[in-house]
Amino acid sequence: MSRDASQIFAKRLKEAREAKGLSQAKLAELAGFQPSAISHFETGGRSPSFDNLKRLADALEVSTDWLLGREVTHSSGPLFESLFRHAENVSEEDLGMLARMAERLAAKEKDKRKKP
Amino acid sequence: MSRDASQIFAKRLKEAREAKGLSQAKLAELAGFQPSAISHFETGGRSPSFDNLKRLADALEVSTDWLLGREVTHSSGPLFESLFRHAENVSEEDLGMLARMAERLAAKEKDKRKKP
DNA sequence: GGCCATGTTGACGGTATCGTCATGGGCCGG
DNA sequence: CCGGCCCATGACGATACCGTCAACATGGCC
Repeated sequence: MSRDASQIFAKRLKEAREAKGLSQAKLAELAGFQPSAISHFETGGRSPSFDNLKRLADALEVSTDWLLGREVTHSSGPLFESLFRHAENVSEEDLGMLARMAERLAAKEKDKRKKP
Repeated sequence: MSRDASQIFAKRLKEAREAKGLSQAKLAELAGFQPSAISHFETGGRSPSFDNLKRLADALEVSTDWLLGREVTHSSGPLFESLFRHAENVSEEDLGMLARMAERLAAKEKDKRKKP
């Protein structure tokens, strides 16, 4: 049926885990799994269901929509997801600081692309 | 364990379905289910897994995060908008830096709220 | 070489969801 | 009253995931 759907999930799971610098064992411990379970997920052998999907998303701090390969409003990726999630919990002052920093970094990147 | 987790899902599913003016039968047809399956979901008898969760979210045009009861109140505001508009144009490296910084700031904020 | 962390794979019984179908109750319009 | 929706509920075998454990391949690193 939708065997490729779980393939997308497998890819994203691995991507999100590595973005946080976690081993499968660490993630397993964090989310309450057996290490092998994570491997099964990432190799497409199993598809998580309900509770486990939520536990994984919670532990990795990504959206379930992104894990499932659904289109998300903004740009996506584990880093973006992480930024998105945490930025909701900072003070107004710090949020402004983050925004200005992002602006500077974006300008720097634009410059670099112009003359490499 | 997570009997209440599926209760939240049941609530949200019904809410989303009624918001679109669909009967259980219509939604079933739309998403490729048996009508009884929808009823089982909404009464908490069953929890959907992977494929079915995605099919439901697609048919109802809602996020899986919301269906699962994950608090993803899409924050907004000019600073937030600015942050994400620029964050789309920074390098992967800088994005990671921003994400980690947001994480630190969020943690700091959480700490401050605990003992003012 | 040996050691340890990491990841893959395959098995096992237990359990939940799967699709399908049948039944029964409530409610409304004809 | 009765046919038509709507929904809830319960069964059935089939399938899939669950947790657990064991075995094995890697790839550093001493």
